[in-house]
Amino acid sequence: MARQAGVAYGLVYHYFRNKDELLESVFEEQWAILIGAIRAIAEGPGSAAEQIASVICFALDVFRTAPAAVRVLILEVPRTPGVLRAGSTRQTFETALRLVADVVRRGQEAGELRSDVEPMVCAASVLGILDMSLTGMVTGMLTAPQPSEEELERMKRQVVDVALQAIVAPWGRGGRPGDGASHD
Amino acid sequence: MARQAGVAYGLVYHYFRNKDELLESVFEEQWAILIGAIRAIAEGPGSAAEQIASVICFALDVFRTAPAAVRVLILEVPRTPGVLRAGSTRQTFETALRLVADVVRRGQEAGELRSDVEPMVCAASVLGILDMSLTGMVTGMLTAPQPSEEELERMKRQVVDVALQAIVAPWGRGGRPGDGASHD
Amino acid sequence: MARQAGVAYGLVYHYFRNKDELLESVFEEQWAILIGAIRAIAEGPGSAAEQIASVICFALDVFRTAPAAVRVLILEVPRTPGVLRAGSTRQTFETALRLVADVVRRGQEAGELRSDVEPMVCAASVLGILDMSLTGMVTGMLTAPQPSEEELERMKRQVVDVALQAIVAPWGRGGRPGDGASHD
Amino acid sequence: MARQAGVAYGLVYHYFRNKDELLESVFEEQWAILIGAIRAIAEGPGSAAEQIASVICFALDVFRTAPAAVRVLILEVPRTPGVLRAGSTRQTFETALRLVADVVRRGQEAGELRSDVEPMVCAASVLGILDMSLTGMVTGMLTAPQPSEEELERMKRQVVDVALQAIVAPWGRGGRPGDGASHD
DNA sequence: GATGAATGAGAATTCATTCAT
DNA sequence: TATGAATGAATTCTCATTCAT
Repeated sequence: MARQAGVAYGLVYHYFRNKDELLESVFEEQWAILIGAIRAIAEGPGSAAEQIASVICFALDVFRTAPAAVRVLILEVPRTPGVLRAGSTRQTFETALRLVADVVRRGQEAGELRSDVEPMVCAASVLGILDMSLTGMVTGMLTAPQPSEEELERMKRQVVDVALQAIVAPWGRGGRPGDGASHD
Repeated sequence: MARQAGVAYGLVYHYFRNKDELLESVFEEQWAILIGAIRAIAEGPGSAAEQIASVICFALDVFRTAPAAVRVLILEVPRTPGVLRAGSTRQTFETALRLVADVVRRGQEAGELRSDVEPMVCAASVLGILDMSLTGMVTGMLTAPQPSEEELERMKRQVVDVALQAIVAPWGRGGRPGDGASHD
Repeated sequence: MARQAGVAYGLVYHYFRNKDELLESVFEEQWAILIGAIRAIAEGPGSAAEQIASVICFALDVFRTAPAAVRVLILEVPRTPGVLRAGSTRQTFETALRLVADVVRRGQEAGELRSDVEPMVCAASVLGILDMSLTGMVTGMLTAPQPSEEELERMKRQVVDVALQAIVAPWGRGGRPGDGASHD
Repeated sequence: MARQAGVAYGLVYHYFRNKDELLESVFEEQWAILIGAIRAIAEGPGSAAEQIASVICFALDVFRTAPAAVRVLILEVPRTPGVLRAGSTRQTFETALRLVADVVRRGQEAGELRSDVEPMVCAASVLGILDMSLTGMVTGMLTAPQPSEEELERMKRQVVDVALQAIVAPWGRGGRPGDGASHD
């Protein structure tokens, strides 16, 4: 069970009603970090594109800092029966999605991001790119399982470039798409 | 158990060594469809962008045809312990990824797709967008759980647009990114 | 199941009501051979010791002729749940035991075999020696798994010698125990 | 299942990987007692014949003390698929056989036991007599299912007498076979 | 709080038996 | 007769949860 955490099985039940609650808690705790980051970034300065870039960089930085945690989050938790389907986990995920969608919406209103695609679809795309990139890194398909510093930076640049180009207005403030943000 | 399939419990063990093998088989069978489609599309006519667009349309069409199967594929199977981590399932997924990456590579060599991002990252992005879009549809976050014909067409257009713009060369053959492909 | 016999599973149920009946049938068929042999030998000529020797030789000869059948009989059938405990199988075994005991009893009355041990105990001892010797041969602990002709003859001589000496009268008709029977 | 032991089903799997391992463990634990006794007796004082007699008496005494355990050991465990064929169970049995054979060998070297039969065959005979006698007792063919004290003593004397006479030198140190040991 | 042996409901698996062909 | 896919009761095994220490 949670043997890998080095805790006694029974102790878990001091802190959580049951296993689902533990998993949900872990899931949410981790996502809370991401959500907190998104919120902070969204409320901070910078264009929408810059904010999106920051969110992606933040997530990849977490992978650099705590690859094991991300591995669990990407490969284990969402693949536990029932986690995505119901309960607060889904709520949590939807929250993150809507926060990103809000950033997108503002970017669209500013003419910075493309308006021919709904904010929620843009947000899902950004998070999809992020999720699959992390999956690829975690499984060693995109990088070494324990990527070097440079490898991670290279990934960051590419993922940000792809995600931003996906959603910027085809003609930016007089520039070409992809020019908009100087990220990190 | 496999009761919901209307078969006798024991019958499963005529065909599969154990439950994991059954799940893997289901997973692979479904992916085989996608992989077959990608292969056929990749070997067919059209530019890389058009081919990518076709792959996305194919996947979303499958959702229109067999939403339950996609729901299982997206929500259940990959979330079964061990499925993504080891075994042929991962192999299967990697195959799909590499096939898309090959299409991307050709698009890059033709100057059609951006070359500043590795083919595998582009492929992961495309599949990430596709996966998250389907997740959003399946969970009802992006569309109604049983979306109408038009809703699906609208999604198809948006997902294709986003995915293509993510990977096309910022300056196409004299066109703006996103113009390149007239999809479906 | 009875796959190893090269028959279709279902066909078994043309011939036997159920599996227990099949097993019992196999067991009894084999034992019927032994019982038939014991009967024939017991009704034939020779002293009790000679008859016992003949029974042992017969059993070991069967092993020479059909080692696989003996292997099944020794290792498989009696080790099937319920076989020895109840049913006709036990009856069958008891029959063999009593037949040997009858031979012993006659030998005792003739003064040829020791009378200080009950016929049934003598019979159990003889069959115990026989069974364990076959077990030792079948498992390769006493002989090679596929013993040569001479190895088998050597075993026959030893097993007969031991079994006879176990039950002969310590002072035979003027001879030493173990001299009494010229076996085979 | 192991319901009859009064334990929770699952608890078994704290201690054993699976049911076979449990059965093997039970089997070995019981045999360990016999093997321990054989070892102790073999290293103790007395002639080979006396030691063999002691082993037999020990086994029959165990039946007096714990008839249920012996019943299981004789009727159930060895009749479980796979127990005698492979694994450590066979090893365990062979160990007992070899220990007895060692005692026999010493007896042969001392001129006390017959030398015309290999020690392993003698050992198999002794254990065969013992096993079949216990089988006969357990099944009620040789004694009452719950034999009285005297009945058991009578059996002990007879089984020891038969087993010893089977293997002593036909002419002892100037005595008749069967005189050699004054057992228990 | 902390621990891990104990519990047993439920899931996974086996296997004797049936049945359509 | 012969076959082996189909059935599901019985058995084996897992794992979330409890509880005595």
